[in-house]
Amino acid sequence: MANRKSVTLVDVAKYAGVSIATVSRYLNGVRVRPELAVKVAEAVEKFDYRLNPAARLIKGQKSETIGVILPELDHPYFATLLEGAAEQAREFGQSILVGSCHGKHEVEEQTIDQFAHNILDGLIYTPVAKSVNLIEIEAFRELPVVIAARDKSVYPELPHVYQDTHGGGYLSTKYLLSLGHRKIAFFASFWEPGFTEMGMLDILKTPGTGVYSSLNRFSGYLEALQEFGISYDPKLVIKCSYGFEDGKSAAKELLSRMIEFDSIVTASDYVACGVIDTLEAQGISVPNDVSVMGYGNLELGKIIKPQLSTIHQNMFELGKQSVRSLHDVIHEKDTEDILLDVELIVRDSTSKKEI
Amino acid sequence: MANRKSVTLVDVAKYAGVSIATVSRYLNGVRVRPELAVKVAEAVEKFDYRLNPAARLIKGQKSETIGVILPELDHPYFATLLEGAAEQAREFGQSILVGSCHGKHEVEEQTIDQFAHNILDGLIYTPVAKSVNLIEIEAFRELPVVIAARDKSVYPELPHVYQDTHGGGYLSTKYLLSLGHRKIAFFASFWEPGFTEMGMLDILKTPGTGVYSSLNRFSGYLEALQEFGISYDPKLVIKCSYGFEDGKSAAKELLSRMIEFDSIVTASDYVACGVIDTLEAQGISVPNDVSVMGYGNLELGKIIKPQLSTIHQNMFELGKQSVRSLHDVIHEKDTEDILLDVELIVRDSTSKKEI
DNA sequence: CTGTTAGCGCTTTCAA
DNA sequence: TTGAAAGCGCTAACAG
Repeated sequence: MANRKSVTLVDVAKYAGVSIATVSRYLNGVRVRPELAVKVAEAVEKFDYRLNPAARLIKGQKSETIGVILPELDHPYFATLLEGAAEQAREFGQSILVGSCHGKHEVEEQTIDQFAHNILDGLIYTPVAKSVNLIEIEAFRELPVVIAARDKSVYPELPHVYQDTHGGGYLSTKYLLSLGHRKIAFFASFWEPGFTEMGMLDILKTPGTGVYSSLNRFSGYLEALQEFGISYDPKLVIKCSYGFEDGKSAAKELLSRMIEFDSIVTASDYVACGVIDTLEAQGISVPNDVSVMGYGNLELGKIIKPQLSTIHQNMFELGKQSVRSLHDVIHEKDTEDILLDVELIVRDSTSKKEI
Repeated sequence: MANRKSVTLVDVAKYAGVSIATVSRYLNGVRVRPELAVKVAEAVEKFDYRLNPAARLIKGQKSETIGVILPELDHPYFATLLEGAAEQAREFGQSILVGSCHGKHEVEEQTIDQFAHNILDGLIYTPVAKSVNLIEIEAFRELPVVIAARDKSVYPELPHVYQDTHGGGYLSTKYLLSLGHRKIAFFASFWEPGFTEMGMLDILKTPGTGVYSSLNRFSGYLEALQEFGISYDPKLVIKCSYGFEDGKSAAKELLSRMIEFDSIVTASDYVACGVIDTLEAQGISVPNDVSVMGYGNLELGKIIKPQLSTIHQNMFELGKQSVRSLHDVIHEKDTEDILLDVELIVRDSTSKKEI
């Protein structure tokens, strides 16, 4: 009733026959004499009154709004992360201001800058991968921030919530090994021009090389290999980004090297699909001739034939947990980094090695 | 420099040797004498000063923030819509407060209520499908709202930005017809217990039946059939939701009816995948024996075999356009409903009927 | 064009 | 407990 826009503490107080301070207290959960509380409650009800958030903020209250900045919103990983974050935020009574960087580093800076204008209680931030030149975020000094889905090589001073990518690489490889495979190709996304094959192992030992989760995956691959006493062969490593087409061309590249391989560890289910597509087109059967591991456990993997063996990352949980961690930081509780386990999913793109 | 939290207009004004009004004007793009402007600019720079958004809001300024409420964030359709919205919002200098209903009607009400607490310039709202009981949103009276991705059967008084679902059904069916198919099954999601087969046609003529985009798709199907002088056979219509498994079971249901069919119009690419899966498992080849149309043109459709013929809906553009329309409403320009065209994508899940 | 000043709606002392 | 009143940081009306 009445035009909400003009309803203010004064109106409510007047109607209830108390002071505005009392109404304010009542609405903020401060003890008020029961008789008054009843009257205030009535008045509030009658006007359908709500505190003006802007006016509260000016007094330094919390906004109950957090920012979430993601590289893209329409990639299944981040969409699921966001959905998880939204669920937890809702449970906390918080709203989410969302920002996408559209995969571009330029936009990232702009988005963060724009967010600095907003009144946020905190920020969840997933930098665009490959952020060799990290953004100097001044907002980070004043705002509680947690880094999501990126390892400690970026913004190591901030709390992180991330997946065990090393474990993912390890699990994939070890599983393939346990199936009897020995010539396991690895599709990596980190192979920059400056990286020689020889240098790769050294790079691994250098922390802070950038947001290369693929690097962790690679170290997991190496660890598993080592465990089985298999020596690492650079020829088996192919540079490959994360898409379907990337998988196709990387598979072609591998084929063109004319070396023996019995299985492939990829960095994404899309890549695995591309690989399978190319392999089968060459008359190479998956998994009979070559086993292929996906990564990420997308819906897609259950739909294509063969169904993908893959590594499940619980991005939904990661989103929820990020909001929880941020909540802790905001409320000045101790926050520890959280490393979420990944899980091996066995389906049909992998099989025992035929001898 | 300096603790930002405490920097205020007064500080800047003092440093620049002008009044706070001048600083305010300068920052708001109101003309200021050049000499002063320079000094103010310096001071602003020095303090890295920014207007306190909360304080502005209290004076009734725009928040440059819009809300976007979607049924889910991790469905490709909505994720892409959101990404489009985010891009346009960024261009407008607006931020997006995002809300997910997690596909549940209960959450929807809660989310909207929560949003009413926030200071938004406007709201883009995609009700959960099947909202037979539409939410009475009081915020709608005060807030500029545009409905996205839903037809005029819901909230007809508000501006809409939506896809031509009727056209999608029409295009799919007509294409199949042009290929020589005559027994075209239709997988519909709108078949509620109350709907008898006889009643369906009547339902079509009753506007405002609910958010059943599938109903529009069905009317497109009927129109195409009519154009070719084919009579509609209720036996060919199967109730089916939007997922992969739904497609599988609907296909089984169709098979169990023991009637002849040469092609299928589905409501989603996931469904088409499920259908193909089931059909092929029964030794029915797609497209040789049966042609299958997907809907939505998801990435998935390019990956599976056979690649899906489908209908492309530009959800990204829909998202962008929604923000534009909302922008118009906010700035009190006339806003017309916008119906976005869909496009027929021909790939490999359909083919000429063998005679 | 500039400065002074009165609020915006709320929270929070401070006295009572 | 409660109410009166002093701001919070900003915008805008007003007078110069």
